[in-house]
Amino acid sequence: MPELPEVETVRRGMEKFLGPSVVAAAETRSRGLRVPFPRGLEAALTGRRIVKYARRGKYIVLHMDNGRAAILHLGMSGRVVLIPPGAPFRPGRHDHLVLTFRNGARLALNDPRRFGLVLLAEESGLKDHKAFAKMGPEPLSSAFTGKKLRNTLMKRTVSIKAALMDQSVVAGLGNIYVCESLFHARISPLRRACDLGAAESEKLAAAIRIVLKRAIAAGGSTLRDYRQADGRSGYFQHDFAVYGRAGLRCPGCICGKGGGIIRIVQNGRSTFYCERRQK
DNA sequence: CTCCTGTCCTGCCGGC
DNA sequence: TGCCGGCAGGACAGGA
Repeated sequence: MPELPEVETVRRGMEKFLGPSVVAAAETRSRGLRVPFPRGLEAALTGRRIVKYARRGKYIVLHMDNGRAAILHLGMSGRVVLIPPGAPFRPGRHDHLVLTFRNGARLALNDPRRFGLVLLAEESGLKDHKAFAKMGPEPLSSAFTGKKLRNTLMKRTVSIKAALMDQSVVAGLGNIYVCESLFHARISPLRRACDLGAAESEKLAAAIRIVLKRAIAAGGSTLRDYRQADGRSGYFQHDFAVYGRAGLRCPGCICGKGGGIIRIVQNGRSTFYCERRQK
């Protein structure tokens, strides 16, 4: 579900809403998500002040005041719901983890499909943590350049679509933003990654950055039930050029009769693109 | 190594 | 109505 822009939006929402709050109580309400919750999760969180709300790829990293960190991944259907102090709250079936803060605010981690993840780690070992060890560069950092991207893609014979979905190539992209970035770079999702030239790689890296920045500015994309942590919808879905738009025209369409955006399946996932504008 | 398939889980939508 | 198949924003393990 949530890709980098949605995760970043949730991270910002948590930071703004909670700030440096202390966890008064932590309650797990199921065995866990994709994997069981870590042993002692509730005890590890209780009494801890959250001193930093970070993000790496699609993971949210909550740094605690004792040098440990709680790592959250929202999977396909995960949501973070923030409940103001004093507001009524009855946990629902899919609220798997509920934190209550000293001021009475609450945080519920809701995940119907349970593809999400909650981990504990030592802050000092985060870089080498299995979630991050092989993760590629942050696309909005200076470490992500066209040159760097090309060096990685050169070793890949899979489609550029599949390569960009791989978190070890670049962190944080998923199905939506890969499709959108490829459209903005005018590159066909069917091209082999290793066949992209230097100029195309530069163009693609720039497209990725622009698409992600615009999506973050719009508060992410709301499909089905994704919400920002404060409950508002994102609105980048209205700016999709190709994603979910099979049969429609892409922005600035140059096709005559026929043409339009098509949907194909690559590696078991939908890809949306324009055959005419993406080569 | 890289690549591909199957799998985890629930909800929703469209067709009959 | 109700039932069923297909699809969904992700990421792993396991085998080729």
